[in-house]
Amino acid sequence: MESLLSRSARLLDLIQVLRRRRRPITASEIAEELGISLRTVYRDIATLMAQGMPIEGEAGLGYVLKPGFFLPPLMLGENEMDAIILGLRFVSQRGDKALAVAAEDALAKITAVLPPGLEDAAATSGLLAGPGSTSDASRLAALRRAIRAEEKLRLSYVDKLGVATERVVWPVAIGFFDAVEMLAAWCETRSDFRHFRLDRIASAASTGERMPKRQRILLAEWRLVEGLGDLI
Amino acid sequence: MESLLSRSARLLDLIQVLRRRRRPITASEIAEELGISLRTVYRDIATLMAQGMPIEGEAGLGYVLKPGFFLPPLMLGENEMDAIILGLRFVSQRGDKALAVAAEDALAKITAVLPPGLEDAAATSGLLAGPGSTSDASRLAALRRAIRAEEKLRLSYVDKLGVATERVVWPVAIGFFDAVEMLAAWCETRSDFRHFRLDRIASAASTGERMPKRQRILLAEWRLVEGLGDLI
DNA sequence: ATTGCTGCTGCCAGAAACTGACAATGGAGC
DNA sequence: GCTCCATTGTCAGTTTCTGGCAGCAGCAAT
Repeated sequence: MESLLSRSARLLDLIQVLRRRRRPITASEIAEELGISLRTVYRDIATLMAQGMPIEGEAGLGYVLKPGFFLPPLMLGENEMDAIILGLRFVSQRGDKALAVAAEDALAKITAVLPPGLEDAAATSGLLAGPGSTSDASRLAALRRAIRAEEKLRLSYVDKLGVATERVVWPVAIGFFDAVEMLAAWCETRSDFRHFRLDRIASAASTGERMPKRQRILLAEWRLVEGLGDLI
Repeated sequence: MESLLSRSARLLDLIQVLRRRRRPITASEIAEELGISLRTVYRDIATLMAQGMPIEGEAGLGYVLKPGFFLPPLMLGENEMDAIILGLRFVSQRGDKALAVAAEDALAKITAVLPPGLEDAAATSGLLAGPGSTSDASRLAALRRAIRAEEKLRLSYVDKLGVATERVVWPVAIGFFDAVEMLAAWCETRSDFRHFRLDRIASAASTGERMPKRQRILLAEWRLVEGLGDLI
């Protein structure tokens, strides 16, 4: 979709303006950025709120969009829809509870907006995902939390020879393989990236310290070191 | 999003009208169904085409929307977005070429519409999918085609004892497990549902006949027999 | 209590967009 | 050449939207 109606298009622009800012933005700042009047900004915000957009406003602070991702209208092919449905089924069979529930919620949201007269893509799709490996779901959830919070972790790890070590790592990514999940992290002890099988992590606790580098920077560096593309 | 602007809302309604029909619909039929004038229908169709909606019209036939799925605007949570990205990464590492490419395309489409000022969710997401089991991709593609076309298949199958059989089946679903993929199908020989590991299918060819029941009906029956929910 | 400021809403005039009616155009079929 | 149908251009009237401005409410300072 290249463009929308002028007011609809402006409403999408307003959403992007809100999304780009981390801090609240006042109505007059919005008016200046979009080149419209203050009155129109108040109207537009009211319209978006009425449509369910999670905008919060507070006098003296400004407006902010609650965290989340807004997807504008998309056209997807049949195979693309199959891939999304199968992928969400994979995730609902793997991952920790929060991620599995999120996969089910996302699938429900997507199928809810498909036209009622059309055959339900999810009901029809014959691509199913079997259960995944049984890793420690609470361990997985804790690691995801540390990655998102960009906090260092103190790990007790037992390698394949049975040798136990303890070390502080900067968690970067979790890879889901068929039989195991792997944590990719920068290891302070080795001053290098290392991989840790989740089933060999005896314990993992946040040190309470922030990583000195952004997770996305470390992830990009790790990808470079591993020679991986962007999609894996 | 509960409602949209009146013209925008009508444009979405028009899309749904087109989506519900398998056969082309004329402009006057659209006008009658939406309760608007013929002139307005021509204007609306021109507007949707200008926005990139794949509508085809032919005098004497009517209008039709090319196959595909239109997703209206969606708000997704952070975990939901993680689940979609991870799921598509799973699929891009599994499935046949067409499905893997579709997963990559879907991921590209989704990340393309995220706001540029916001950190790219795909670049940031530390949830990665390792490679899947190496099944016969062309076999998988052929089975998917048969399921979609709702055609009977003549299988040569070798069971775990090494006994080879040949039978005609009605393919219903493909399950992706960690180490194997399974075809779930109605077996004419056994008059029951049976499961076939893809790596033991020696050959699979369409018989050219349609299955006597819709795939979605068989899928629902199979789910009932297997005691499965809707999301697996 | 009063005043000033800010955020926000209601109201209104004018502008812009939209709708439907109708005439006109072009193509196909006879 | 005529008829029919699909589609488009034009225009009057309607609807929606915009921006200006007055007014209200809340808060802080005096």
